[in-house]
Amino acid sequence: MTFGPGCHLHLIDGSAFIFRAYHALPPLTRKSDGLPIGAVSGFCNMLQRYVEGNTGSDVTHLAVIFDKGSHTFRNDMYDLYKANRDAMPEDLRPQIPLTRKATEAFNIACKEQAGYEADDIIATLARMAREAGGRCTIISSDKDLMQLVGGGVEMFDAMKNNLIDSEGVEAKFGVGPERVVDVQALAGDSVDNVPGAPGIGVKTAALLINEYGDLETLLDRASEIKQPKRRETLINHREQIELSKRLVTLDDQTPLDYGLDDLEVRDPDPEQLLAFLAEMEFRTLTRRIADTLGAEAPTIEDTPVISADAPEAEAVPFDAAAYEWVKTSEALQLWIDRIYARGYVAVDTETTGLNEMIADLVGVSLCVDAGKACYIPLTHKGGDADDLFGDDTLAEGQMDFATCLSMLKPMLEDPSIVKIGQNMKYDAKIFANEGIAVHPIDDTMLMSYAMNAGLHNHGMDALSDRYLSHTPIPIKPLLGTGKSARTFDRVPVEEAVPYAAEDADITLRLWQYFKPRLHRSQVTKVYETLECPLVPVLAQMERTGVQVDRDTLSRMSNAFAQKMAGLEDEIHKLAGRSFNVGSPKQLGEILFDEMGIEGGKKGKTGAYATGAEVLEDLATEHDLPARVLDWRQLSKLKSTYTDALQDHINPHTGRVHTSYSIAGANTGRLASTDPNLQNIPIRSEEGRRIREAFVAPEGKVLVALDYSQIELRILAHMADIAELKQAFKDGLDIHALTASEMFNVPLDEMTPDVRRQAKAINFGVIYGISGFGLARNLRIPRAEAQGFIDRYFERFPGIKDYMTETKAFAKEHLYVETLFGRKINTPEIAAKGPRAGFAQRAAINAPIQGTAADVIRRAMIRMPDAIADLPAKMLLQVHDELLFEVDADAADALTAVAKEVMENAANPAVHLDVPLIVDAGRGANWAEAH
DNA sequence: GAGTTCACG
DNA sequence: GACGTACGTGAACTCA
Repeated sequence: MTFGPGCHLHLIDGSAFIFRAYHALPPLTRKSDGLPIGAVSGFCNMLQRYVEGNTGSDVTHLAVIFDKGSHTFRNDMYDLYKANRDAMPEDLRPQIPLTRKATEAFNIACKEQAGYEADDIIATLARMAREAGGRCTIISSDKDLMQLVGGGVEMFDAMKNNLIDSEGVEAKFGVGPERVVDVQALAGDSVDNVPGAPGIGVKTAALLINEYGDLETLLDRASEIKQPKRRETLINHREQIELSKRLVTLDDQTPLDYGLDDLEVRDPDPEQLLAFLAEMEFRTLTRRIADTLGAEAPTIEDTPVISADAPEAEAVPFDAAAYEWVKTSEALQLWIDRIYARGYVAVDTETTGLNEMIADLVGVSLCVDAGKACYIPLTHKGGDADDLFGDDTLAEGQMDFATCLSMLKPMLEDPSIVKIGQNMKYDAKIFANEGIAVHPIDDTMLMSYAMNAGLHNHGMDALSDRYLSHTPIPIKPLLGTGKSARTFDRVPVEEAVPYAAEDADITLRLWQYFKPRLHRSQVTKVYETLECPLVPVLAQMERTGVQVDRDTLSRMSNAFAQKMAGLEDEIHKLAGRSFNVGSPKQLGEILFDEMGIEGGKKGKTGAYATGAEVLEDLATEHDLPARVLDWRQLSKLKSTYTDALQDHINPHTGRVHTSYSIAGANTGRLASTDPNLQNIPIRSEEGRRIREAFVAPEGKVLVALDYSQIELRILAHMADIAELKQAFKDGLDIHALTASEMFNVPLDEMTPDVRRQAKAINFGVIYGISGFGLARNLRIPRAEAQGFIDRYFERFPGIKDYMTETKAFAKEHLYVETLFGRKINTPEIAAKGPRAGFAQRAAINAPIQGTAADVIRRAMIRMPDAIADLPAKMLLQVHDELLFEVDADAADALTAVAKEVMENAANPAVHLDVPLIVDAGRGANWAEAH
């Protein structure tokens, strides 16, 4: 039927339905896997009620209109548009795509358009209906849609069962529909963050508009207004008011690739609808709709709840032969279509190496259904693999590189498609090299980390073995080892396809397994606020890198080599023969067997211990161990830092690019690898000079900001120690205060030595103090150390309580938690013997170290937006420190902004009873910045 | 590849 | 009563 006079179009505001449904219902979850489905259930019920209520009515055309993504042309106009909207609740997000599926299951047209709000599409369709001479009813009560009423267009509030026509609009706004935008422009809207005119509400706005006719006239004649305040407001805020009008005016010219005729009412297909409802496990609704349609209700199994830690066999077996080799753009397009139909895709990249800054993209794998995956080879080399000179011609059956990426790019960047990866930071960086910003993402490694930190590592092989009972195809045989090793682009495509596609398949299956379990483990918030958002931030920092001066390092290496050679001669003379100074075994034999020094202790492997502590004790009596200590320090500095760092300078960027592992440390800390830039020397004067090689480019400076005593502050808060909290509020020297309290020394009579001992105790407390450990650290008798600890607990009984309670919590739950809800599993807490001690101390430390890690993560996640307008880059994180590079003249501004972000990073999720204080430094290099 | 040592917070 | 012990990391080196 062609849409025209006599036709009646109904447009349902999908988002309104979803939010109503979400808030009206308790947080229901699907029984079989815990997927949240409360909003979907409510949505389906509302659709069903709507359909029942309109059977036999004059509706001829029907569509449900949804918002797509959150960025629209209005954000380009005004970046604060809808900026004060709360983030979508975490248990609602996964339900959004399901509401689309629900609409389709009801066989109702389901429409959305990137860059436009649902309201714009509604405006456009309503205009088209009006122009065609038909009627249109908008099922919504959103006041923003009231401007559309009139000329055959009406609104219907499905909840209140109440029709809104021109008179209804006038009752609400005091003006007719055609002047609604003028009133809204003046009154503004706090919900959408439309500024409007300050101090003018709907009442006043309507009064003014009715007096002057329309907004433009009003603004032109604003000077005639008698009330001085109103007059000033309108004159001073003219621009803002005009912007507001543009924001509230709906765009009824949205480009649509369909017409009204495509929205004709269709009967639902009982089979399709009931299948969907059964899949959602809506028992009542399935039965009710089956009755209405006169069909048989499918049975919904009462699936038993699967225990989270029991590996379950997946229904679909792994079949390498089923994986597809994508050779053409037609084949790829089919995959992209499939991805859009689903709303998510597992992605994996194959490259020529593990270093994302150097590695080249070789191919991409995709998977949307367990067992159905593909590999798109792009730069595999053909020819004879044994040919020493290589053959750089491309292998057969590969798509053009640029064509493939230009097809993938819109999908990878589409806000409505979730890209699932295992360690997505790696793949995101590879794609970033090709100018593709992958977003949004899910990461199975991070899901596992959020749930299982402390239980096992989170590499794909381990996860697949454990949760899918499947051992992935090993990469080793493909790449070879040693001399015969080759990069992935030299692997024949026939061999690459099963390996590469399987990785995407496994990733998708892991995602299907983990996703519902996140909710059950109560770590969705941690995953969504502390893990995922960190991925792009770290990717950016890693890609930026830090400038390191090769000459400085090289000069230091030479100096160290000379000194070491001198020391080595001396050591050999003292020993009476030459030996490998770098061999602890040989050194032990020299010291304790040949030289006959007493007190050599052998460890469990039968070797003498020659660690720094042992040598330091011997150094008071002998020269040789003292020289060895000096030699070892230089050797460490040279091999680990001045030599190795030079090899890490990227030839293209001239900078050093570390890689942060997000899921490495159980406590939530990051770990830096290849190279580790979190252990650059600072404690010794000689080592500290290595930091002089970390420099700012010409015209810029490095700014270092570090949290002062963050772990002690967190302990004071968590254990609720009034004296410590007050001391931090008063900005006192916390170690001196501890010493004063413990040893009854007034603060103004404090000696450095007493303070040093108190400092050691404070640190010990964070680590799960023991008499033995403190004794060793302070080099005092064990009994004396125990006496200190006893006195400390007497003075701060809250600390002892905290430790006891934390241990008890760990024993009961087998995990401990940070203030932000991060879980750290402590399975060893139940162990007997010495391992119990380890586990207990780790359990005491983890919430403190982990909370500090969460705090700086939050700061880092907020930082890119906070410094977006400054000529500054965040370069490195060292647990409680962030290092920035900034134009010299913007260093003050950067310091102020970054400090603010860091000091307030806990808010608003957690209110700390102690202030967080950040110290700042700057300079031409990292040594000066401290 | 395990064990030892040592750099950092 | 004896046992071993500060918490969390990564990298380089030796030696089997």
